[in-house]
Amino acid sequence: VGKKATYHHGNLKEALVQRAEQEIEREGFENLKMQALTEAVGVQPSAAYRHYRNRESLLRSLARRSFDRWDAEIRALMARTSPQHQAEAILRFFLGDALARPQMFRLMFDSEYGRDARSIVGMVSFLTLEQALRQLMPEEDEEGVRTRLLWSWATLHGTALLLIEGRLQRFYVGNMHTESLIEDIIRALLPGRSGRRLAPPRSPG
Amino acid sequence: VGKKATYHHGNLKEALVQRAEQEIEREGFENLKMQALTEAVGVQPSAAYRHYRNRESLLRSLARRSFDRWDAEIRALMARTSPQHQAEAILRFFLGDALARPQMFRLMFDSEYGRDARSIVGMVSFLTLEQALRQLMPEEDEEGVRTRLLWSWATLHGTALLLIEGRLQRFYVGNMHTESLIEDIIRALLPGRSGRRLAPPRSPG
DNA sequence: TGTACATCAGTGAACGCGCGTTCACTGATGTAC
DNA sequence: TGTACATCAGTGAACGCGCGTTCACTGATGTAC
Repeated sequence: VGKKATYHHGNLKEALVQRAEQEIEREGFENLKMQALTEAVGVQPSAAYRHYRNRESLLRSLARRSFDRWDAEIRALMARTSPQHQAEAILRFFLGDALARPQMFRLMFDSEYGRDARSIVGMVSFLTLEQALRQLMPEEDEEGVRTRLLWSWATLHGTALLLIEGRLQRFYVGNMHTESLIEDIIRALLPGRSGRRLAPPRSPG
Repeated sequence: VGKKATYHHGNLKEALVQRAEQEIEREGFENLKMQALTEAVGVQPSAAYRHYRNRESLLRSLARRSFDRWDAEIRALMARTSPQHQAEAILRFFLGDALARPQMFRLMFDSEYGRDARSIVGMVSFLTLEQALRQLMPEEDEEGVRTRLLWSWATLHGTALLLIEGRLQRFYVGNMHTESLIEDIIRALLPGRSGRRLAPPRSPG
């Protein structure tokens, strides 16, 4: 808390990143302001440009960081999940993470800034999900699996965005709530097993 | 073509709307510039403000217009479609229209400017789809139908956005193409009938 | 049928502000000897 | 172990530009009599 302990900030770069993540989660990446960010970190606006060429490169860097973490989490998840449950685990993780860090999700999956990292790191998880789906539909050919993958991805994408913006919640009836909806959607996306009923009995009895 | 036939433009308001729709479809609504728009229409920037309070109200108005047309088309579609095929017709229309006017779709369904019209006009089509789905799952209770509706909506939303941004196309393998993917997704969304196979034989033989 | 006058839809020019970014600078840190 | 000097990470101040928007104006249109 010692204001200005040193003239040099020490690790301004990391401080900027940390703070930016906070700001983004509060205001959305569109509203990240360089001047507000640097001020929040206790430094002149110009100081940021010692570490990032410009605002865009900061945002790209944040997206990449986030994708790296995301990738690591999925790897860890796969490592501790049996092959038959991997697809389900990824689907659940995807939506859970999107709701836990909604604005980061948007930066990663719904913005230009996320594009580069998405097409590299994101691709890996994409194919991981494909492997996992293939386990569940062993008789399907490549095209069938890939189609299922794209369908699943699109469904997750749409569900996450609509939930993040609160555009589904207003339509809940009865006992519906976000968690039950997510469960139902995941069940609908998983091949085989549970049949095609959309909403099987949720609890014993 | 007679440049400046009259001092008064005549129907500038309509001209602005028309041109704005073009611009938006070319550049996206984020990039609609008042100055570029008025210049394209052959008028001073200030002239636009005789008809719209500001840029935002112009965009809102465009979204509303678009929703009205959309609503009319769905009504017409329902009128000429038998109840058992209405759900399928809506799903197909939704994706077809999204791909035909992608930037308008984004304005309507993926922007703040569309919100008002969406929650009024959009709501109607939403419930129309619910009715249509209900036809296909007569044994399902209200909650089950509603869940299915939300799931379908989210899937359409995600599919449309990803296709618009070209983020699915790069993953096509074999004979996959956008139309076949759409068909497969629609089939997956429709309750009953075709079983849960994702990709049934597409043509006889 | 023509004239006076209100009203309305444009013009022309410029403002203004939000914000990213630049630039010359200075205080701190590290390294050669 | 201490001094000279290069380097680096910040400061302070201001620029600049893109664009929405305003404001005083003027030419055209319609209506009363």
